[in-house]
Amino acid sequence: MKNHRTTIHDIARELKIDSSTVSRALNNNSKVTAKTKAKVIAKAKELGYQRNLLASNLRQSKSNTIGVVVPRISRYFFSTVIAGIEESAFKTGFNVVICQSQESLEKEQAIIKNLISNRVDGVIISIAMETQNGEHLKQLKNNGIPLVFFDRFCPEVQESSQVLIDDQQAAYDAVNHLISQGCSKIVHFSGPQTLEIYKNRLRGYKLALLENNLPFKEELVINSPLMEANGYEETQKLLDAKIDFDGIFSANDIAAIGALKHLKEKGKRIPEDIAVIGFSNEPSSKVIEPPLSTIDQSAFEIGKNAYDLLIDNIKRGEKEVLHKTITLKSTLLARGSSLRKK
Amino acid sequence: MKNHRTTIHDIARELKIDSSTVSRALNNNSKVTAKTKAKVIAKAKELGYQRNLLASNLRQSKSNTIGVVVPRISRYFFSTVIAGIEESAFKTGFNVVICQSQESLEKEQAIIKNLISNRVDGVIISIAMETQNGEHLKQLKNNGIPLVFFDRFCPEVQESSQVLIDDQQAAYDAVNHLISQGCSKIVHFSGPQTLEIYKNRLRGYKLALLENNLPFKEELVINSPLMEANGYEETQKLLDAKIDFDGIFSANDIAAIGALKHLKEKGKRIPEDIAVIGFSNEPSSKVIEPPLSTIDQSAFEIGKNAYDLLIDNIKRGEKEVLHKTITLKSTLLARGSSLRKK
DNA sequence: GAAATCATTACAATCGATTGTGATAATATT
DNA sequence: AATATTATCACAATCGATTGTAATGATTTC
Repeated sequence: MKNHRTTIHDIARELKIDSSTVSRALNNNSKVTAKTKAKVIAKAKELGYQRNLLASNLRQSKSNTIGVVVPRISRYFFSTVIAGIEESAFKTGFNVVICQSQESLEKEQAIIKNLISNRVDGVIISIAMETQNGEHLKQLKNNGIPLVFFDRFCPEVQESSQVLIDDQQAAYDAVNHLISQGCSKIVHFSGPQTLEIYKNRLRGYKLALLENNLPFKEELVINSPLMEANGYEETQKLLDAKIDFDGIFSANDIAAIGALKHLKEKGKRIPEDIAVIGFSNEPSSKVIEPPLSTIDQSAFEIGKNAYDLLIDNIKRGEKEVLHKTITLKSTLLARGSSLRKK
Repeated sequence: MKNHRTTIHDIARELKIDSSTVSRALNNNSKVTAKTKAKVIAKAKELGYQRNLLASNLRQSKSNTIGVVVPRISRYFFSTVIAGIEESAFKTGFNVVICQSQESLEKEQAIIKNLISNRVDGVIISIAMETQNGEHLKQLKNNGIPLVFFDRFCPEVQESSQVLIDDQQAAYDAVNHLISQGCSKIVHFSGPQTLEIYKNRLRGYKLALLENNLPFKEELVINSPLMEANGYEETQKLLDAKIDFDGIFSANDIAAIGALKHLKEKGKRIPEDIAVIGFSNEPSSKVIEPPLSTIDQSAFEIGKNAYDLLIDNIKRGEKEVLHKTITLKSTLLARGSSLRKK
């Protein structure tokens, strides 16, 4: 009997009124007397009533919930974006379900399917490394569910909104910074070229070289999944191959930290022998010695903006969805790993 | 019209069969011919059908979903536990909704209420620092929703399951290790004494002192929310007050890192002047210089065990719920911040 | 060939909350 | 006082899927 959840019908029966009145009372509808409301609310508390959101959402065909999909929550950038989203959501009474794709397309597809089936009102996503086409994302549009990308977006999905930073510019700034510190042979650790962010960071890298009349060398660009082990091993390979370089621009901090560790083990002086700069401003970057220069993406702001964009489109209904791209500013944080001059 | 989601009734109408048959076909029920199933599945795909889980769950009064509540996902320990939970959940076809309380009781209450309203099948939780009583958690039991604690549990909630480590033992080991490295005046950074884990870590600290015939001094135990700033500032206060100490055992890594930073700034040699050990094995702990000694809690295993416990109780129904406490082993990682001897 | 058996499918109730409309009672208007 | 107007509440349909039972048709048995 423990399992019997009290419903509005239970309350109605005890109070000898109709369940519709109970429903209206609980929703503070003006068609119900204050006296009746009080009675209903008292009884509801007495019976430990908890609204069945499944039923409520089914009836209203909305869930008051948005889905957030990120590659992995253990990345500080992503968890900070989520914190930004949640702060706004909490204020406006929306619920947030957090999902991680683990960089896997298969999981991402399963997640999207599940979100649709659960009738979320909108989705905010940063796609997985494996994701190359957006078929599963188009499903969202087919179901009239607004979608907002942040950071890693999918250009194939037409008419979408996104919150980004200017990756090319940020990369350009990063590489320019290394050059200003005297680097001329700069390695670039990049990610899958299927993702726009990595393409753009590579473009920024090239542009900075070009503008400084430095040669672009194919062998200095290294693609990998950018895990710490990748940074470590690729650095090892570079050293083993006796490739001449004096700077590393890594498309994320994690790989940069891997590189740093290997360089230190090999007795390289940082930044004197090799200057290093990462991307994303992970907490570890402040902590490592020397502290890692990086790009701060104002993750919390990205979250808030993405949420606002999404809510705006949810409110609009599917009448006239607005498709905009918000570009937030990023900040170069020059720290010990690249600052050669006082 | 874009907003019209296809239902089993749409499929039924087009195929001129009943919706119940469609439902059974989609659920691969043996009462439906293979031929009919094929037709239904084809049509479902054609129309882009996605099962409405709200309706399905409402009817079956279960959601195939479990809720996970943690203080904050940006802590590596928690995101790793979640990864462990999700790995198992994915295999067994359960969905996981991740929620963060931000250490706030109010948020935690709102989350629990929402999970109940969404009729999750079970909940795994590590409670917020603010949480002192378990009224909101008892609501879960009242609704027949199984609950499993991990790490931070609530002793007030009787008859519950939990996955823990032996905090007292781990703390004892940590402090013993400091003593073995020659420390005799050891500071302890502790958290809110309302949480068992911090009480137990303090007990372990005391026990280690006692067994080594070292005096326990009240002023060397400092309670705080254990953020990085707390570690930094409390260390500053200790130094300013010229309190004599040669070791720090911090109840988490974050505060230990704050302490380490301040000590380094003040030119203290670590571990020679002051040896430091933290708790939880955050990624930053490996990266900081010197690397921070710490306790590894095998977070991933905790997640898997908590999930197994929960599923077991879900399967059981509310007949005869099993209440057990699983204690996993933790590992002392002695690193540069405390190792004085070769 | 009629009766019996079994496999398929249709019918209808159900999960719990919401909401348009109709009924009743209370108040206001003339 | 009789009618008009509200305020309050009850009735019943609905959201979409599931499921026990009844109905239909096909196949088998004697």
